[in-house]
Amino acid sequence: MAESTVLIVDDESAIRDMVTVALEVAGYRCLQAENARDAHALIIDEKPDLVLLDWMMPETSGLELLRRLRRDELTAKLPVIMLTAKAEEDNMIQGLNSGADDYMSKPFSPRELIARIKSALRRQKAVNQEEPIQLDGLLFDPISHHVSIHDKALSMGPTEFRLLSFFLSHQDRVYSRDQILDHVWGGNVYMDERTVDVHIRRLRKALSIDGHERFIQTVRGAGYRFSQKLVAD
Amino acid sequence: MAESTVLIVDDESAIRDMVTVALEVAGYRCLQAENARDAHALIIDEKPDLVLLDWMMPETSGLELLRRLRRDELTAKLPVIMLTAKAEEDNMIQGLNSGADDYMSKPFSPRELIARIKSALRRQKAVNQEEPIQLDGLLFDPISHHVSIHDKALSMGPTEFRLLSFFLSHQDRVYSRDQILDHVWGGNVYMDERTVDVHIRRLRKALSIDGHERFIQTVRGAGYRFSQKLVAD
DNA sequence: CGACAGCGTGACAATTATATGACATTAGTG
DNA sequence: CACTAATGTCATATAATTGTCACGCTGTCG
Repeated sequence: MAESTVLIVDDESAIRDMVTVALEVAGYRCLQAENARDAHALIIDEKPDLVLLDWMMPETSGLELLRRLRRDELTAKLPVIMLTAKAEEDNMIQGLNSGADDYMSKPFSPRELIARIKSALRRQKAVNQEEPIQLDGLLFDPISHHVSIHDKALSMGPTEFRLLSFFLSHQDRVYSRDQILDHVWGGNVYMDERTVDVHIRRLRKALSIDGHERFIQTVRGAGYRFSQKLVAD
Repeated sequence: MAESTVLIVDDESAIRDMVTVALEVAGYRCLQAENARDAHALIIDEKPDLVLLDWMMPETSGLELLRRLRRDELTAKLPVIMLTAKAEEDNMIQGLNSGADDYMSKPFSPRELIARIKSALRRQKAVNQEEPIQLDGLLFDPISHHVSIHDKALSMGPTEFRLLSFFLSHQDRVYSRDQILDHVWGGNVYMDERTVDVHIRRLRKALSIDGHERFIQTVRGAGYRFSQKLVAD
């Protein structure tokens, strides 16, 4: 499982560092920003999985940044946890109404912070979950993690499952091994492109019915394509 | 939509009355209790939808009552919001660890209180299970706490019982260890995910007939799934 | 027709995930 | 207070998965 990246936005470096240490121990990658402008740039650039956002900051406030994020389609669903001092608790309502996913009052315990981050990330994942997909005898259910062809259950490893999931939502289009690595293995992985071949092979095998394979076509020199149609190319 | 009932537990009548007024204005039905014993009785008797629980009370403390509620399957899922004085804030962590859904520091604004109650009730919206469940030889009675397979009574601990209860109302769906922790151990719990494995094991054992296990499938890299069907995965 | 690059295939060892049994601690019970 | 059951964590055992490789096949192009 790829580690998640968390962006910490706070004008006090002591807070940033404290949180960074706690999160890194817990296995998260951390980014820091000390104002809303830097934060926004980092969000666009580094695409963190979650943002910890301080309420009170010089210049643009955390609330204002939150509103901007929510207005932009690309960042509308980015999980944001607001950090507030005790005295500002009244404002939390406003924060939650503006689209924060959660909030925490300072001071907070690292354990609680981790728990909330986990929880927020998980909810986010759930949002991206899809409906069962059915095509040409193939049934793919991301909820139950069930894959079957003509009611016959198929068995495959987690990577093949993700690969199939990717293909199903990107049909009829050729993807290079690089692109597939990016999408299925997530982010910047240093890995042999040929590994994709092997997993394609495994997926093909898993999807095959009595030795007859379908769905995945090789496009020589370019990559692979998933297609319902039996294309003679 | 039927109005929700909120039980307010606090030894100071001034607080109880203030909160009662605020909640009734907002359209909630209110019950009051001035100590843990009365509160417990009211919870059993009136089955409120949510409890506002003061931390510091004479005799049994709010925390102790909370723990008792969480231990009993019947009240394990009842939303509880802890009320604490500012000076006790350190204890909140402990409160959250014991299964409170949220907490509020006195003095609090009615607005915020309403918002949190709404939020907690919304989260709760899930299951309120009363009917016995029967499937494929397995009989699960949430009222008598009886579980049997083909009329043969099974024995399991409270945690396994809750786990089974959760699975029965969430069949054919994969849940991560984290999610299972949240649902079965109650919200804000910080515990080793592997504990789930152990309890899965215990439940499997309890549900097994002459060494043959069913119902619970492992989904590698994802979590566990409860399914009536015997799926070759 | 070579020669070569791209791809398929099976095997394999390292890695990772899960299962299991044991144990110390704590909660429940009378 | 003593006793029993239940719980959570570990250490270890087992199993599945993963990435890489070597080798063989196939189409391509001069």
